Amino acid sequence: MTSMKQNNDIVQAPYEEAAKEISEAIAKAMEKSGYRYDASDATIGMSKSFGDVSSSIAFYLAKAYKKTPMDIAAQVKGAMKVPECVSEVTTENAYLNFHLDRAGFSRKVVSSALSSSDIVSVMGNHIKVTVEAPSINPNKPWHVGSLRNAILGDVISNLYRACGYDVERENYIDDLGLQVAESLWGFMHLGNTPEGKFDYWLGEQYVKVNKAIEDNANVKAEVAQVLALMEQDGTYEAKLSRELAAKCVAAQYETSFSYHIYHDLLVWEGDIIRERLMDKALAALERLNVIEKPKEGKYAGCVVMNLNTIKDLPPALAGLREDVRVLMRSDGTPTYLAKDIAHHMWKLGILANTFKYSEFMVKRPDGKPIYTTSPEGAPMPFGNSRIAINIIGSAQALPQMILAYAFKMIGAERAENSIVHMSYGEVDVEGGLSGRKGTWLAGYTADNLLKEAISKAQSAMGSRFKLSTEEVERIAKSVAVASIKFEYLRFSPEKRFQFTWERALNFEGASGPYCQYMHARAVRMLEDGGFDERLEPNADFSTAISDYEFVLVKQMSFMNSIIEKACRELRPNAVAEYASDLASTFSKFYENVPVLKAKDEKQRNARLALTSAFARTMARALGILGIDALHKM
RNA sequence: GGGCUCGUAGCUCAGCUUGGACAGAGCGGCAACCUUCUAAGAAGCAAAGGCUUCAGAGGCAAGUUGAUGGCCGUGGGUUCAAAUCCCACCGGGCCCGCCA
Repeated sequence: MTSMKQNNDIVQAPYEEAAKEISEAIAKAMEKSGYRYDASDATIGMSKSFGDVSSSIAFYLAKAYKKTPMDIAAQVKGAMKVPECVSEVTTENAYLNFHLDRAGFSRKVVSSALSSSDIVSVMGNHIKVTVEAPSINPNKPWHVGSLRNAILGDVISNLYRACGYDVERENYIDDLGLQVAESLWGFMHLGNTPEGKFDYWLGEQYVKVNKAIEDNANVKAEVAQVLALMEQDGTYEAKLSRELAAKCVAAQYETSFSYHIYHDLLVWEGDIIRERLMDKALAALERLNVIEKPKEGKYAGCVVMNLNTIKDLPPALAGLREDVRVLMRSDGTPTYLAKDIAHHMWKLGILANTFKYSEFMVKRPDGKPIYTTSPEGAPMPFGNSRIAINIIGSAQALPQMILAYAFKMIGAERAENSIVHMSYGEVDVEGGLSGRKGTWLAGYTADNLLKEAISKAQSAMGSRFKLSTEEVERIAKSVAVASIKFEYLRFSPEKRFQFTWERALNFEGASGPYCQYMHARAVRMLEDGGFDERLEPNADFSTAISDYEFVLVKQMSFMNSIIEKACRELRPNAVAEYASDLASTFSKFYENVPVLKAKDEKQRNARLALTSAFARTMARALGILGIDALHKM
C-alpha cells in the first residue's frame, strides 16, 4: 500500500495543514528579512482571542539582532507572502496573528469530518501493538477498581487503532496464581456446587478460604500443595484449575461485554509453562549472558539477574535494597518476573510463536471469536508485536521498570524501548477494595455499578418519548455505560480516583450522556432538516460563518491533533475533555444561530453541513471512548 | 536508605512533555427569570372585582442567564516572558520478597 493511498483513507487534518502553511510562510518571510530561522515551529499555536493562529517568533530574535520585538514583527509581516488559508495578518504586541480564511477553512474542516474513515492519522504506519488489559485474576468478578484497567485498555487500543497502528487486544490470564489455588482449595473442600454467576460464586469461595486460612494454619499448607500440583502438567489439580478459571473468565466476559469491551486473545500462564516458554527464555538469556546461577550465598541454587550489569541504570533501580532479581527459585519454580519475561519475549517475537490457539468458549457480541492459547488447537499469527503496552496500576511501576530494563539487557533491536508501562492510579473506595476480604460483596462490582446506572438512566428518561420498551432499555444501557466510562476517563490516568456512587452516576455537566445528548440533538436536526450528506462538499460557507460557527469549525479541526496527542502520551482524558468541550461548543452554536430556520437556503445548507460535521466528529470521539453515539435519547 | 507519583477556585479536575498575551472546565454556592405564603398588607392604577410596584419568609424535578470565586504547595534559579524548565524543601499516596 502506498502512502498516498493511505492518506486518502484517513481523516484529513485541516488545522495541522494550516499551521504548517503558516509556519512555512513565516520561515520564508524571516529569511527574506535577513533573520536566521530556527525552530519557529514551536512558536506557533492556536490563539483564543487574537486571530486564530499566533506566532511569538519576534521575541526570540529581539536580543540577538538588538531590535525591539515589535519592529521585527512588523518587518516580518511586511515581508510575508500571506498563505492561501489566511485572510489577514495582524500584529499586536509583537505577536503575529493570523486570521484564517473562514469560508475556505470551514469547507475543508467539514469535508474532512465527513470522511468515512475512522483512522485519523498515519502515525502508526501499521506497526503492530499488543495492548494487555485488564488481566484480572480468574477467581472473582470485576469490581469498580478493575474496571478502570479494562476501560483504559479499551480506549488505549481504540486510540492506537485510530492512529494507524495494528492493535492486538490481549487479556492475560494468571491461572496458576496463589489466588486461583486458594479458590481451587475452596472448591475441593468447601463446596463444589456453584450457584448464580460463576465469578461471584468463585469469589465468595475465595473469601471463605481466606477466613479458613486465618482460622486454621493447616489450610495454608494445603493450599501450597494445591498450588504445586496445579503447576504440574497433567494433574487433576491442573485440569480442574484451568476449568474453573475458564468458567470464571467466561463469566467475567459477561461483564466485559455489557461494557462493550472486547479482546482478541487470551494468553494463559498455564500455556506459557506448558509450552516451555520459560525454558526457552532462560536459554536465550543465558546465551546473552544476562543471568547468573550462584553456587553459594543467599541465592545459592537460584537463577538470578543482576541489575547492576545494566548500563545507565536509572536512579529508581540503582537504589534498590537488592541488586539481584530471582528468576528461578532454588526449588526450580519460576518467579513472576521470569514468566513475565517469557511472556514478553513471545509478545515481541523474540521467542518463536509456538502456542496453539483455539476459540474461547464465549463469543463476542460482534460475532468475532475470542481466541485463546490452548493445549489443543492450531498455530495462528498472534504476538510478534513491535510494541507491548501494559495497562497496569502504578503500584507495579517498579516490576514493570525491571521488566523493561531486562529487555534492555537483552539488547535486541526489537526489545529496546518496546515495553511501555501505562501506569494508572488506583481506584479508592470508601473502606478499601480487597478481593481477599471480599469488599466487592458490598456492591462494588462492575455489574452492580452498571445495574445502578441503568436504573438511573431509565428513570431519568421517564416517558418523554414514545419508545418501545426494548428501545428504552437499549438507550438506558448506552447512557449508563457512557456515564460510567466518561467518569473513569475524565481524569489523568496517573491520578488516583475516589470512587463515589454520586459521581459515577453523573449525567450532567461534563459527562458522557451530555455528549451523547448533543450528538442525538444534531442527528435529529439533520433528520428534520432533510439534510443529505452527499450534497455537503458543495455547501457554500461564504455567508454563514459568524463567530459561533467558526468556533465550532476550529474546535472540530483540532480533533486529529487531540487524538494523536492522546495516543502518544497515553492520555485518554484528553479525548474525553475534547468531546465534552465540543458538545458545549455545539450547544452554544445551535442556541445562537438558527439552523433549520436560517434566513436563506444557502445559509441553511451550510449550517446543516456544520451540524452534520459535528455529529460525525462527535461520533468519532465517542467511538474512541467506547461510548455509543446515540440517535435518540 | 532509595525511588516513583500527586499538590491549580469551596469540591472534582484540565492545562505542564513543546514557556507566550487576562490560568480553563464541571459541580456547589450566590443573584435573576418562575412560583407559594404572610394577604382581606401598603402604595398606585382601574368604566374595576382585577392589575402593577414594594417588604418579609419560603418552594422548585429541572431549566436558562449572569456575576463571583485562584499568592497555580513553599522558597530560590534560568528567561524579554514560568502553572509550565532547573534546584531545594513541605505535605498526601505508592513501591523496593526465592508473594503474585
